[in-house]
Amino acid sequence: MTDETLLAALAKALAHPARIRILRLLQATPGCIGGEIVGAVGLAQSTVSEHLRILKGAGIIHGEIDGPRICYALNPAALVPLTGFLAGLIPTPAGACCLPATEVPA
Amino acid sequence: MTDETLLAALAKALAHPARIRILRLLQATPGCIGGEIVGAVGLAQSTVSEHLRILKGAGIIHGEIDGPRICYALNPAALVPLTGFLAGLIPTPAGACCLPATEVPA
DNA sequence: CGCTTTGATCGTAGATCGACGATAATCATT
DNA sequence: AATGATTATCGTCGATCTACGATCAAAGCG
Repeated sequence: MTDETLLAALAKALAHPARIRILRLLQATPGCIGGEIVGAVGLAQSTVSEHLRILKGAGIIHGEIDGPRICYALNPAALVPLTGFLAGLIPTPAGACCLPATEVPA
Repeated sequence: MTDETLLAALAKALAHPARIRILRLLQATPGCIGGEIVGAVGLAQSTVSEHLRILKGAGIIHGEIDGPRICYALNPAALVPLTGFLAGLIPTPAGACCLPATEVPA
């Protein structure tokens, strides 16, 4: 897997509104969530499971078995290469260090 | 276009190794380049033109007509929403401000 | 052991993507 | 006007994506 292929694979995993929404849900939820994701994105259970599989395959999320349900959580470290690549493309505006984030973690 | 759709569209525009490569080429090239991109990515001219069209459609690059050729250049501002979203997902490691970039612009 | 709940997997259908060759369009030059 | 160079567009093919219902697998409970 070349570097460009890795970055493209990460981007592809993000390249769907439902997956963006899922990531936002996971970010906004303190603990772990399972089936609530299905109701929140408004798609069929099998479709949501597929989106979760794609995110899992890219390493962006991971799920642990927690009794009968599964505990999904973000794995932000997987996104570091892509974020770094993008940050490298954007010239920081004269002395500024951080990019303007659309949402700041609490 | 919802916010999630915008982020997904930006990610989709990046979701191909050839397009990552093209962005790196544009970043590494001081001025404008046109047909050299075709040789650099190793795909057919029509295929490269299609990738350029996708990047243009997402607003990530723009091309100006410069005589018989076209001058392509990065438009990093278009990537700010996606970069901000990703930066918001990654918890900055205790006081650190900047993310570790995979490549730093010269 | 049966039953329920939860999530993954299968099979399918339509849409989109990615690549190419061929062709058209645009501009500078002759 | 004709030519050559450069880029865009068209048509097509195979591959992949997305979504769904149906079904299967695993874990807890009575």
